[in-house]
Amino acid sequence: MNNEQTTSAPKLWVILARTYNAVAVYLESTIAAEGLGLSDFAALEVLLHKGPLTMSAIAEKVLLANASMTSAIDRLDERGLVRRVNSESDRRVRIVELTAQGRTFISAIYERHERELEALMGGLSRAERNQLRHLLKKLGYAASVASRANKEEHQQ
Amino acid sequence: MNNEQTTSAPKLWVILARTYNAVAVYLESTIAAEGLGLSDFAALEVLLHKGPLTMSAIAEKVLLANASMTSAIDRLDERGLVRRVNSESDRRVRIVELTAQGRTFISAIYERHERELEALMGGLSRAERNQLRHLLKKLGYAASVASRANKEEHQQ
DNA sequence: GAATCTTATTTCGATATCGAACTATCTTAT
DNA sequence: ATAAGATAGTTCGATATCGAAATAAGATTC
Repeated sequence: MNNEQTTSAPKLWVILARTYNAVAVYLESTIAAEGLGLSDFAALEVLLHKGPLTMSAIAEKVLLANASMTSAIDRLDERGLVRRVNSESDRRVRIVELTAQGRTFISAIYERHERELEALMGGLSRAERNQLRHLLKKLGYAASVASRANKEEHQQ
Repeated sequence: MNNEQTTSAPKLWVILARTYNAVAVYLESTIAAEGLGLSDFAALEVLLHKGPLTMSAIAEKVLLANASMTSAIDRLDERGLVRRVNSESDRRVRIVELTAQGRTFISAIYERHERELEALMGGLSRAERNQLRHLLKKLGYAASVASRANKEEHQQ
């Protein structure tokens, strides 16, 4: 790697976008056959690993607006993969959980997904992965700070 | 940074997605006031820096399907920011170029965009940016290779 | 040089997503 | 206790995007 040259911020943003896109396109292609999009897959995945969650909690984890979450869970509900249960303690809240069928379904797909993703990143050493994680988090943190600042400035 | 722990591939993918999303949301918020989305902005930007291009060439650069590019250029055309010119040498081709108004418009916005992006990445040293670029490219390359393999496998 | 294949762009229909408005419920302050 | 405000979820209308089909023109093959 040549550490002499300088990478401009716009260039780095373009590379980030292209890389994200390349991985997303690949992952989409691997689950498209199951009739799943990346968002629906992510919702199932979070339910598998975190257990039953409220609509808002899922939406926050998978980076979707609440309105979009309603549609997503509707889709999964119609396929019998998840179920909405009314909360006992708070009647506004609907808790979403996997059905038995949904659990079997996502478990199998996720296992394969994990293997494919590990294969994809097989070229990155442990140190490289940690580096990449560290740098991405740093950048992501800066962006969310900047977003908040921008939002407050504009809405008041 | 702790290089002892291992970063799993799924975890790294989630971080990549969140970082991409955080930066995208921020950048969107900075150009939303101009009535531009990120794709339309990207199309104008590429025309500013690469000069007039065909529909397909723009679509490829900004990672949009051709069909989406038609809509995007329609929007920009209606606002008087770009113009379609029929190619002399190939009558299938329509070359898109900035109008004078479009050039003034995107020049000003891009300059600001560049400053904001540099500020956003101000926390990354030159070495860190180069590292990040290197690692992202490596990952992106692996993903596009995997995508191609997957595509060929599935379509035949 | 006619038929076939490829390429560039647009049209069309479907869909995922969003923000804003709305409803229902819970919480807080007085 | 009541009013005011906050929160959870949904509905609604708008929009960006896509893949597939359509159209038109070039390129290739025989």
